[in-house]
Amino acid sequence: MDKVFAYGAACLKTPPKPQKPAAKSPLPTTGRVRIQDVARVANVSLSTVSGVLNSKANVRPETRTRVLQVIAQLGYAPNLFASNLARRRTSLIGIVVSDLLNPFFAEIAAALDDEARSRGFQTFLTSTRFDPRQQHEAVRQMLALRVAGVAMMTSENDPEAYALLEQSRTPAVYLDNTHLAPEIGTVHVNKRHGMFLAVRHLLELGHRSILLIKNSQSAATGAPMLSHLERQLGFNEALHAYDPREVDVQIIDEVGEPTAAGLRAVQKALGQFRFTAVVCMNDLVALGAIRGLQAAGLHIPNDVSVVGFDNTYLCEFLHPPLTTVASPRKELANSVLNMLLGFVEKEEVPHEVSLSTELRLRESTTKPPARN
Amino acid sequence: MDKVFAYGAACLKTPPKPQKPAAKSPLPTTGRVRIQDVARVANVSLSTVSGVLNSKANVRPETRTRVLQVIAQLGYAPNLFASNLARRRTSLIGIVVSDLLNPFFAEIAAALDDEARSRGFQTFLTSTRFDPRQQHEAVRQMLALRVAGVAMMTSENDPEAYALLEQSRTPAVYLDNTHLAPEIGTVHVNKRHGMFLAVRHLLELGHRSILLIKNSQSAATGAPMLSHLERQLGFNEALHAYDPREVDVQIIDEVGEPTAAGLRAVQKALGQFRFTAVVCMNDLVALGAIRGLQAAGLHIPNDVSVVGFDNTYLCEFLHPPLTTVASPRKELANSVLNMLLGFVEKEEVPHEVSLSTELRLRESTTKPPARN
DNA sequence: CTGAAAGCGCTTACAG
DNA sequence: CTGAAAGCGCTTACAG
Repeated sequence: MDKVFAYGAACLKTPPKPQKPAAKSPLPTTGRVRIQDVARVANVSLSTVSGVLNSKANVRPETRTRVLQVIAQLGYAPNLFASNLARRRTSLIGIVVSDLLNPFFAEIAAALDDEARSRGFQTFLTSTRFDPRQQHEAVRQMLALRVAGVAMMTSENDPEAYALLEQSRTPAVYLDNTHLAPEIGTVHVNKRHGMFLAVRHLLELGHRSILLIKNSQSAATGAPMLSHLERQLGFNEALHAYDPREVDVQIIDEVGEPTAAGLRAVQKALGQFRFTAVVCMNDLVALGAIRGLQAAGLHIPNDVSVVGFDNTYLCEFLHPPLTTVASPRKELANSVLNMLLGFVEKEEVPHEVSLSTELRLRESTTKPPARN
Repeated sequence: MDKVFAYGAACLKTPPKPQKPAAKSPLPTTGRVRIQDVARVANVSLSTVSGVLNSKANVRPETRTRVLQVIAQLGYAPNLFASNLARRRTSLIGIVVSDLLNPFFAEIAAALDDEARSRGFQTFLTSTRFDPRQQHEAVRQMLALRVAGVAMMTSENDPEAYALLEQSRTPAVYLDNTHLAPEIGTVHVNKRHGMFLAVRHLLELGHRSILLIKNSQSAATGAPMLSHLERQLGFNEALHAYDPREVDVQIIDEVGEPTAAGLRAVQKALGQFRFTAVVCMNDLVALGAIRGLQAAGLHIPNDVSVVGFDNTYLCEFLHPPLTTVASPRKELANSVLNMLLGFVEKEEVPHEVSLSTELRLRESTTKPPARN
């Protein structure tokens, strides 16, 4: 299969002459070599070339070799548009993420890309920047490309995009979605529990004044993102064990670019209330928060403990290394692709998979400073 | 154009019946609605529908409106494979970067994506992970998709990939490449000068023991990356003004993932030699280096000054904020697309553009500590 | 302003 | 094991 696409540096012995004399061809042809040229030079029929191209078993080895040689000689590359059109299906997997600049999404995209390629699919990556309209747009584009399936790895969620996928019966796997359809499934990362663990950890350390920094994306769209809701639930859950009068929780929601948001949130909070621990919606927010705290002369973790979320590659390189909630990236990519390809191949696969999270302790959390 | 693709929630009044009776159609058709269905329901011809789809001027407004309605009603999305095949060209721009996890590349990809979309092109993003073979593979895929052009934003450089592009006469723009062809250009970021500025800055501060941390990607491929060479040149150039006996330069080249490489390099260096300043090949390497220094109990910048390269979004959030060399991301994306689309539209555009860099001073550099 | 027809470059039954 | 033919779903001269 590999050899098939090889382009030879070798020169054309018989240059493929334009098949149709200009007389009957008003439009310029692509000028690229076609399967027909290969067939002619190799002295076989179209279907034979197609056969070797698609590794059908029914081509004589010697013929096969000859065809392969000609392909290399002419530098032939099959036109995917023509072949996909004729096949009535593609081997494209669309990947849509919310934000390529966030390592969390970049890592997921990279892992999915790897997985998909290793299974013989090509991928098509798009980012929405948390904008539901862009998600909608992305799905439109993918449907127009007739992708075999789409991995919708976003935290925002556009109902119209969903409707498009459902209506066209395009296999899709969402990250944390509650709606399911015959060809639409979801991989769920238990963020609730992760957040629960993080907050319980802080409470057990003795923290009683906690700042929660959220990072909603644009005030525009109505419903808060599911993943945020979940984290909020986990947060609340951890508090249940305590007398509400005993622990003081402040919440700041900063819209926009996550690092900048984390920084702003801390700056606001420092002027307004006391806190000994900061819980951030994701690692990037934590990065900004840490910067804000350190710029204000505070020491982490001695003055303030900080926890992030996602366990991106940044965490272990921060100063101090960041305690965070780890979601299983590899496993996630794997589950998503299994499910997606299951739908594509019309196998029986579960429409819902749940993955657990865990708390990764590093050096950004410790006991609160002694009150004075 | 936007309205054209709108999928209606509205139900089909006249469901599009399969056009061909099963008798003559051995293969299952896609089951999706085709332009023909739209034409039939709207009571116009194919070319009329095609006309409104492609905003040709020659359709009566009322007809246009009716067709648009039907399109929405049926949830019709044109098959890009068919249309691209018929058109003999695509409006796809391939973007290939070395590493999506590196914010430098992620930012370039995002900027290019924005630009391309705003000019009516779709994009196709792939990452090579610095592997020339993957670059080759990426180009193959893009050629098979008959992309209009490719933005080759990589630091590695595969000659075969280049040959493929040249041979197929596919417009391409490289990041820092020395080879040019009729449809292949390059946008050059003056890294040499940037590095020169950074090192001169350190020398002027009084540093005389400098550690340079490189991050070659895999020992495998022969020639060092051009961008590394350039930086090395700038580094040397800054030293010219000084007596070689006066300044002590150590170079460590760590292969692999950049942050981890930076960390390892520092760990090795700390055991072996004295240095008061560290110059890193990129910001991610600097992130790792800073971590290594801080973990060893050193204070930045009082004990050691650190400079990065690229001015990624991380820089201002590190502790301390990182002095780095800024390359103009927006401008770069803009230049690349101008040149690329120039090639695509067969306009007269320069094949080479040079962009300057500048030193962005932050808090990670200061005078060396007093000797004792 | 609209319709019928050819063609883009493949794949895939089907008949040899 | 191979060849001729139809068809995928569009676009685009061309003739009305």
